[in-house]
Amino acid sequence: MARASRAVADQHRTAIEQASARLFRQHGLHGVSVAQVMADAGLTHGGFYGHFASKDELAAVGCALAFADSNARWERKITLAEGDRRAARRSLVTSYLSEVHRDAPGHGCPASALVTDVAREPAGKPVRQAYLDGIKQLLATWQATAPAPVPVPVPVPPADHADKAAQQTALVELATLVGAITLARATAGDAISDDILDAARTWLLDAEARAGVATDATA
Amino acid sequence: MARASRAVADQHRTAIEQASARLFRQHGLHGVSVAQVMADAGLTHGGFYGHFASKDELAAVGCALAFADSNARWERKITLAEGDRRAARRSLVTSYLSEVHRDAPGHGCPASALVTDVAREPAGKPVRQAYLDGIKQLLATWQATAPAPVPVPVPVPPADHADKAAQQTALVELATLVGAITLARATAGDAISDDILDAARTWLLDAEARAGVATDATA
DNA sequence: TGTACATCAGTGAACGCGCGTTCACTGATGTAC
DNA sequence: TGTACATCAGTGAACGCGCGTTCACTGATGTAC
Repeated sequence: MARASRAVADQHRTAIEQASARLFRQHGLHGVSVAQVMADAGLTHGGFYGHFASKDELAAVGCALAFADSNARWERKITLAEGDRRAARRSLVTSYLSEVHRDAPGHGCPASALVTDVAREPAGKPVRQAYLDGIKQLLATWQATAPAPVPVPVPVPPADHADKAAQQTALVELATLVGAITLARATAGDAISDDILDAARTWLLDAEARAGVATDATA
Repeated sequence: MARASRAVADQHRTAIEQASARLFRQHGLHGVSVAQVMADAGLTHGGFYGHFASKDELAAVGCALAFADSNARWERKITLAEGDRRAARRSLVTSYLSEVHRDAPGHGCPASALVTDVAREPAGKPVRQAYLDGIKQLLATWQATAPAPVPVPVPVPPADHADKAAQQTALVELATLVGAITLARATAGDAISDDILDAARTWLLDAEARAGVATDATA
């Protein structure tokens, strides 16, 4: 292959991005080489720098793509629930904390797959911003499944307090999702791996009932 | 240095183990080289294979040491609380979900620092067993801070159900701890990093009160 | 206790290998006429 | 529409470098007498 047409070159770039999004999640940002990504996209390594300035840039692009895919999958599940927030949560949580997701990090949530890799990247690296944007995107999507705010005759607590509480709950729930799936992966092969997924699933799906109890108790 | 005495050689081995426990947590299992660990211990790289059969073996030893240290720190905090489980929890949770812990993974909890590294290691690697043992050790220690079981006149639910529920709660709490600190590290530099720590801290420290409410509501 | 010598902890050069990145080259693509 | 040619996407060898591991060597340690 000597020169590809612009259309084909665009396809190649997309293939590189998709390969990187999968391989980085599977093996980590430093567990896969430029040559491996290029080979996975059906190309040789030399052409890489015609598409990207550096491996660091690809890390950011691949991370962003992984988050975009993951977020789109979440939104599709929410749409399928047709406005039923509890059903949407059930759908998201059961697939997130499934053995399938545990055993296929390359096709799963980048928030979990890349969390310690990104944590170790120095402040200036572009992948950090991509990860941060992705987390905020996922959080916003997740909050759409939060239990509907109980209509209160007198606005107590005020709206901004309620917003803050909802945001805090969403942060804890995301931390639980990420902690559970990563711990389940690290302990895969032992019974505790399934126990972790079970426990987190149960807790997250009882959240609405729990919130109801708490609301009743404090009302 | 030509030949070290047995006592000095033992000191060297300990220095290598401690250096690896710190550096692996800080930079990841594949983010630090044998030569770097040896240099950190004040030695040259060639002598490494007199102490360990391979880098994989060192990973397991360093991981086990990190868990032992972390667990000892937890137990010390629990002892300091003098039987007050709530105080013990407060002490553990506030230090675990602190900015200090977030910014010093090399001196922190290996369950968080190594979670995705271990997840990517193939089944046979010795570090996986070390991690698994460490997690179980930490879980057991953590459960010692769980709210005291409410004395019930009639034993309902039966003891094994109560045990299972307590175990499930501990698993969810550990997942939240690990998810929160790793996400906080990956998003450090943005306000959301502190928000994650705050939210998880609040949730975990309100757990006893929450459990009380739930018990009242379901009793 | 003193001496002779085998042991072995640590050194540093070297092994083959893969890394990220560069670059001279190829030849189909895209364009100017 | 056809032709001449500049452009540039992709190739594959090569760059310097660091990796995990090996090994001949050094010389103080530890031991047998």
